[in-house]
Amino acid sequence: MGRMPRRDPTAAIAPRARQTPSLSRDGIVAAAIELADRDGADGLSMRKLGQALGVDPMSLYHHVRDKDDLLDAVADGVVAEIEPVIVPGDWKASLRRTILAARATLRRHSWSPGVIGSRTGVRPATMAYMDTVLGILREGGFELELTHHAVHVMGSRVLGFSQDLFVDSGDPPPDPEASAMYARQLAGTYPYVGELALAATHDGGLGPCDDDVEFLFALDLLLDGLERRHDGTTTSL
Amino acid sequence: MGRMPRRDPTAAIAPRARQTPSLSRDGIVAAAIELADRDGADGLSMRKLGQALGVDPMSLYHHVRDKDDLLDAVADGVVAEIEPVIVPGDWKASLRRTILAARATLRRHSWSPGVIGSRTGVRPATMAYMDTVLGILREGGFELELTHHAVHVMGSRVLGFSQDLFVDSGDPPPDPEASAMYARQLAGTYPYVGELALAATHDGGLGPCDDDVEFLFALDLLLDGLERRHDGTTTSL
DNA sequence: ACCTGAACACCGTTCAAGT
DNA sequence: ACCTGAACACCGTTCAAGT
Repeated sequence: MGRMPRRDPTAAIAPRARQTPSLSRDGIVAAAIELADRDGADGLSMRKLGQALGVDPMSLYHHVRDKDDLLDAVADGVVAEIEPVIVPGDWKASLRRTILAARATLRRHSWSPGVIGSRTGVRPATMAYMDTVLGILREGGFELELTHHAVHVMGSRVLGFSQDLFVDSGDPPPDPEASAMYARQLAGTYPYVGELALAATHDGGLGPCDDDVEFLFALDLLLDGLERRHDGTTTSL
Repeated sequence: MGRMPRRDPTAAIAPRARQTPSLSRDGIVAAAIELADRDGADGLSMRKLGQALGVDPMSLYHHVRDKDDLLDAVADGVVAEIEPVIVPGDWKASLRRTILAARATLRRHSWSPGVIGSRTGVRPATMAYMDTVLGILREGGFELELTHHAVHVMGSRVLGFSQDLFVDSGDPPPDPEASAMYARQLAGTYPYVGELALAATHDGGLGPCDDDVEFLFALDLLLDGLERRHDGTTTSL
């Protein structure tokens, strides 16, 4: 019930340290991940998180806008743990090993696919991860359009759940000028994400991402793959 | 606020009809789907559902064990709307059109992939749907093992979210004798589901479903598919 | 048999107040 | 600047009581 002060509270301390900054955004996110690891996604409430940190639940709101913001940060925190593997000159091995690394991380936090899948806001670590995946394909010689298809095909396998970067939010269709500017800004930090975003908004490029087209592309790729495996078994037997 | 009685309550009625059975399980499920269509998955609460039906929230508990049970039924209700398409003698067209039908249904209830994905209990309509999908493959000449791989490959595309039928529940590993009996019983109503379940439990068959094996099978099928598309673009240009 | 209402143990979050 | 506590508007569900 009572909080354990880290130092004797009666001791004279320099004013800067008078109050240890017991709370920080990163600390909160880390504690949230730990709590979810222990109690699952349902056990992660603002109230229990405050309790775990020995702090009034309301104090959290000074470092986090609301629970949605916290969950965005938590999802990004898990993605940040993924360690992509680049095998130079081999896009297939790179993508394979990177996706297996992602799977291993999400497995360590078995509740995470659900919360990652429910997020709409894409934060820095997730952006960086997507940039890495896109980079593997582009550097492997994939054209921009096929690269785009590829991330849709991989869908849930890239991040435990399909995460559409540039569509989906119920927002009104953004002004093309504004999104082009956003894309150019993105390109500064995430070159491959920016490139794709620019192509999707720019009229000279791919055009806006079409859900139906992506679904059919992925579906037919799967059906072709199954057919090939099927023919393999029937001819060899 | 007040409820509209369907008949003048003072009129003398035969005792059977004295109280119109205003509540039924099917009616509750239908109302829940309607409510979710209007307010989304978050708007579907026992309290609001009771209100929508003009009934005390607690009355629902006479037809539904708890909210989990309701959501299981709701998920099954959505799946029941899917109309599979069978093109005789063409497994590929059948599977393609059936999956597109599933997608169309889930799109009509945009909140449904989330709740279907979160369910663990598989109800009749979902069983029947899985049986149809498995039947398409088996009748198309797929071996049992490849059929099993296939549904994992299709994963989220079959039902908006990957739904592992025979694994995943955190239950202790079931006694093989018991699960074999369960599988044989399943086979009575769902022949293809039963066949697969039997093979997965029986020692002469496939052995228990291995998540890692399935993940790798699907991943490599995707990578091969992408490689093929990739080679297609690089040689043709 | 079916429905009800009060009550309990939880949520996220606003707002005014403390240091 | 940061933390707090009371309060509000919600949840799902148990339990004893009504018809």
